[in-house]
Amino acid sequence: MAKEIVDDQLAQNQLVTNHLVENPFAARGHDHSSCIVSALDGAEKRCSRRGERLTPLRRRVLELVWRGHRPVGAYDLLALLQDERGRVAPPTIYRALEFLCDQGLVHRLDSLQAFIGCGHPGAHDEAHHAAHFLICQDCGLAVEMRDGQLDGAILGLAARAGFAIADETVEISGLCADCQV
Amino acid sequence: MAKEIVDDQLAQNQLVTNHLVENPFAARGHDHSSCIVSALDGAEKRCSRRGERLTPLRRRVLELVWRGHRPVGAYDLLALLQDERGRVAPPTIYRALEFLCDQGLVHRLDSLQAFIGCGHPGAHDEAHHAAHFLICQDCGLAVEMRDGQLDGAILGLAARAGFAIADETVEISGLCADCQV
DNA sequence: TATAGATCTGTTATAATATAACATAATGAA
DNA sequence: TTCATTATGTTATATTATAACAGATCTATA
Repeated sequence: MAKEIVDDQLAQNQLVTNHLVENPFAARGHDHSSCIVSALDGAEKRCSRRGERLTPLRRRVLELVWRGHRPVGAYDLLALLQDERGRVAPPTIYRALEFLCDQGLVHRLDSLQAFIGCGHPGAHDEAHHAAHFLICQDCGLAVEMRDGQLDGAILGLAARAGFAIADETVEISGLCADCQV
Repeated sequence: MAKEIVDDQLAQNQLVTNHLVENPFAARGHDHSSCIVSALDGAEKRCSRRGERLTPLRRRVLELVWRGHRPVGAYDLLALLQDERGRVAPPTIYRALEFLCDQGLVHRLDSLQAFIGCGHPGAHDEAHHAAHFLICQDCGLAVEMRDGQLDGAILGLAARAGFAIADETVEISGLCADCQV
C-alpha cells in the first residue's frame, strides 16, 4: 500500500527500516499513509497480545490522532468525530484516549494539554522506557526521542535521591532545525 | 528572624548554608518560616534589581505559594486570598502568578496544573538553568533539582538534533524515599 | 505639584479542558 | 441463553484559564 511511493526528500533524509516515521523533523513530506497503517496495525497486534479490545471507536480515535505528527487537542478530535457521527459528547473521546494512553499507543503532552500517537510502538514493554519529547513551537511537530544519556541521567538522579519513578514528563519546546531562521 | 530555631532533624539532614531549604525531602520538619522569609526577601531584591514591581498583591500571592513545598492550584490560592479579601476573581490570581513566573520566582508544574515557589532563586540568571522536578505522589512534596548530567543530556540531544531549546518541562513523579514502604 | 502615560487591579463574562454519574448496548464466558 | 462484564451514550457539571473593558494607582517629568 503506497510502499513504492518514497519521495526524494524522504530517501535523502532517512533509512526506511520501518514504515512508522520516528523522526518527522528529518522526514518532511514523507508518505504519511504508511505511518497510519503501521500505527493501526501495531495497535491491533499489541491489543490482541494483551487481551485488550481495540474497538471501532478506539481504532478510529487512534487513526484521527495519527492524522499527523502534531499533538491534537481532545476537543479537536471531538470535532472530527462529530463530523462523521453527529452528536458525540466529550466522555466518548476522553474514554478512548484514556484507553489508548493505558495501552501505550498514545501519549498526553502535559505542556500542551494535547495528545500524540506513540512514536515507539513496543518500546514500552522494555525495562525502562518513558516518553520524552522535542516539540517545535513553530511547525508544531513533536518527536518522541530515545536517548540513553537522558534515560541514564534521570535514573541516576532518582537513584541518588532514593526516589522510585512512576511517571516521567519530559517535554522540550523550542525551534527545530528547519524552523530556525 | 527565627534564625536560631534550627530543629534537630534539620541539623542532621542538611548543611544550613541558606535559609531557603532546597531539598525538602531531606529536611522534613524544618523551620519553614525561614523559607518564607528568605523567598520573599529574595523576591524583593530580584524585582528591585530588575526594575519590576513586587506589589502587595503579588507579594502576598508569592507568600501563599510559599506556605509549603507542595504545588498549589490557582483556585486554591484564590480561595486563600478570598478568605482575607472577600470577592476576588480568577484573573487577580492568574495575573499575579504570571508575573511571578515571568520573574522566575514561581514555576508552573504542567503535569499537575499547579504552582510552586522557585527553589533556586537567582539560578535563572545563569547561562542555562531550567527547572526540573521530583514530585512525590504520596506526600505531595515537589523538589526542584539541579543535575549537571541531566542538563548535559538535554543540551546534548538538542544540539545533535539542531534543536534550539526555549522551554523545558521535566517533571518526574513517583515516591520519595520516605514514602516507600 | 499637576498631569499624562503607563501599569496594575477590579469586574463581568466566557472559553477550554476534563470528569461524575447513571442509562443503555454490546460482548464474552459459563 | 443467560449473566456478568465491559463499552458506549447522555446529561450535567467541575476545573482551569483568559478576554475585554473600566477604574485606580504609580511614575516620570513639565
